[in-house]
Formats: sequence, C-alpha cells, structure tokens
Amino acid sequence: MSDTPHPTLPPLNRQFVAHFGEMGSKWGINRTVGQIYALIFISQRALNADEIAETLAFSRSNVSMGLKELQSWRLVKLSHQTGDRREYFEAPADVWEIFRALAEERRRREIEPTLSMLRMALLEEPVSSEEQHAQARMREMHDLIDKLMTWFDDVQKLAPETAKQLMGMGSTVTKVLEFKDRLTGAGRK
Amino acid sequence: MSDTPHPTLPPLNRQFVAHFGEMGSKWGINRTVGQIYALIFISQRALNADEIAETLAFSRSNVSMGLKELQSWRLVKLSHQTGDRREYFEAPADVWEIFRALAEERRRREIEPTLSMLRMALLEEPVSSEEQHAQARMREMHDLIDKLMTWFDDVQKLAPETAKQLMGMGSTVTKVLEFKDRLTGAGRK
DNA sequence: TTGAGTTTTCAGATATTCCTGAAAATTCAG
DNA sequence: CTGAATTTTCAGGAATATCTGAAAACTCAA
Repeated sequence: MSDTPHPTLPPLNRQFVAHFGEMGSKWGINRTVGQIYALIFISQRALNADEIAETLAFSRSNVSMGLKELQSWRLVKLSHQTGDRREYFEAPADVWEIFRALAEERRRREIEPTLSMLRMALLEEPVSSEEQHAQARMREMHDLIDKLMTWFDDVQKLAPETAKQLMGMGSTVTKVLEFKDRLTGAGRK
Repeated sequence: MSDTPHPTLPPLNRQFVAHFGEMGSKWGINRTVGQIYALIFISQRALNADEIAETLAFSRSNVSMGLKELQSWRLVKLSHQTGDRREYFEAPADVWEIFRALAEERRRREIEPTLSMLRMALLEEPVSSEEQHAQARMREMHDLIDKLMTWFDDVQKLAPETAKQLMGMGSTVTKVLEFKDRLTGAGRK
C-alpha cells in the first residue's frame, strides 16, 4: 500500500532502455529481457520485480520470466532489503565482469555444442568425395573456433585490470609479434 | 530439362546444415539463412539458387531472399559458369576471412549505432541524480565497448597468418605483459 | 526489340515466439 | 501450522517473423 517511489523513467534512461530492447532482439535475446537488463544496469539501486513491471509496463509474470532468464545468464545479482521479503536485482558494478559473464555463458551454450558436433562429424568415415570435402571444411571451422576459444580463455583468465591493459596496448601487440619473429626467424610461407 | 546432379545430401552434410540452422536462430539469423550458408560452406563447388532450393526443400523465393541476406553480410561470393546465365554462390576458402567479414558487418550494424547512441546520451545535461547515475553507467559501457573495438580493429588489420599466430601465442601474451610491467614499473593501483 | 531464362518482390498464409492473467507453488512471520 | 506475501508456471491469445506462390522485373542472346 505504500506509494511507489519511481514508476516513471527520465527520458535519458528511457531511451537507453529502448535501444537495448532493440539491440537484444538482434542478438537472439528477446526485447523485453533486454529492456529489463538495461533498466537494472543503469539503476542506482537494486530493483524488485514489481518495480520493474510497473516501470516498463510489463506483466508481473513476464518480468519473472525475464529475470529467470537473466539469472541463467549470470547477468544479475540477487540482494535483499532488511524487513522486505521481496528479491532485489542488480547488475555487477564492473562492466568488464558483465562482458565476461556474457561471453562465458554464450560459449558454454553455443560454442561448445558446436565444437562437439564438429568433432563427432570428423570421426565419421567419409563415403563420398562430397563428404570428404565437407569434413575438410568442418575441420577448418573446428580449428578456427578452437583457436579463438583457447586464446579467449587465456585473456579471460586475466584479472580485469590486466585485461583492460592488454586492450589498451592495441597495436603494440603487433609490434611484439614482429619482434618475436625477427628473433626466432619464423615467418615467411 | 537436364537431370539434377545432386539433389540429396549425404548424412554428414545434412547434420551439419541442420545444426547451423539451429545455431543461426540463437544468433539472430534465421534458420533457413543459416542452413543455406552451411550448405554453401561445405559444398565442393559453387551452387546456384535452384540447386539450393531443391536440396533444402525451400521455395525458390525463400532462397533468393536468403542469398540476398548473405550477400549483404558479405558472406558469399558470386561466380558464373561459362554458358550458364545463372548466378553461382560460394563461401570464401579461408575461414578466417569469413570470421572477419562477420565481425566487421556485425560491428557496423550493431556496435557502431550503439556507440553513437551512448555518445548522444552522454552529451545531455542530467537533470536528476537518477539521470546522472545512468550517464555514469553509460560511460562505463561506452568505454568498454570502445576499448574492445579499438583493440579488435588492431587485431583485425593483421594478415590472417599473423592473426593466427597471435591466437597461437595464447598465454604468452600474458607473460609479455608481466614483463612489460616489470620494466615500466606500472601496475599496482 | 523480343522473349525465354532467371531473379526479385510482396501480399497473404503459416509458423514461431512472446506475453498475459489466473492459478499453483513457495516462503516465512507469527 | 497457518495464511498472507511473493514468485513461478502455463495454457492460450497476441504479436512477430518467416515462407510461399504468383506476378513483376530484369537480363541478355538472337
């Protein structure tokens, strides 16, 4: 029965939320889930499901499903207010951590199954030249994904600070490589 | 009126195509477009639209739209057979090039618009502490994306060979960083 | 210029995904 | 235990996205 504190959203916040709704749909995340996350992300304080439902004008059940989805992606943290039974949701303070969670989960759900499908296919005995060529292509794809993932793993293991620093180096990395080349005499062909 | 050469797909190829259909839908690409690409990708030779339609049992018009979509993503190359007016489609031979095209296009379509939206929002004068906090969060997000993109750009500019090599280095990169730290005395807080 | 071969367009049918309200399940203070 | 507060489930309606056939548009050899 208490009056709701902030059922309306300032224009700046509203625009951000709308944009991420659209963006989400291009990324295989549904629009409302995107909006819910955007809202939580820019919010000053943790929000409960009712507040979210009211602010975005979604049904309570839709918000419940959306939050469940976000939790399964490890994108929200749960918290509680003393003397309040409801669950409150907030996003990690460090954006790098958010990026990491997203990448990790995406990998677990989509990359890994693809890799194992490819590995299975590569174990089969090709019966036609058509299948043989298909396998060769699958192997190329497998190796690329595998390489990208191994490398990504290494970067991911770094603490946020180090990772940010690595990013900051940018083309420096290239120079290091060139240097290494000259040392080892590796390269051409 | 000539008999069709290969209207059926060996099981290995069929499985691959099916998997990428599913995978595509998780990535905001529609199922049939995913399947069309998978088919082209593993095919030994360039395919024309009719062959694709027959092999996958899609309507000719659906294939046409799918190919248009793939072209807009720069994922297929057009070619022609002498004495045949139809257009033939094939995927780049180098999987790294495919990855690059995908990343580039995704960036142009989704990342850049997001960045400019964020920049716009950051120029506004916040009127409430709510908007002020939202802006702070948007800035964090902007900076992260910007950093990731700048870095990605640098890597992307490398020739495939060098890029593969960079990937192969894996944790070596970390060690280089540690070394650099010790030299420059940078680091702790 | 003509017309057969080929590709594209697009309105409407079909399929998929999303969202809601109502009801069930869960939680916990008392 | 009890029941009010809260969350979750889920069947079916609503909204989107996808796919198709038919027709229009394009292309090019003759």
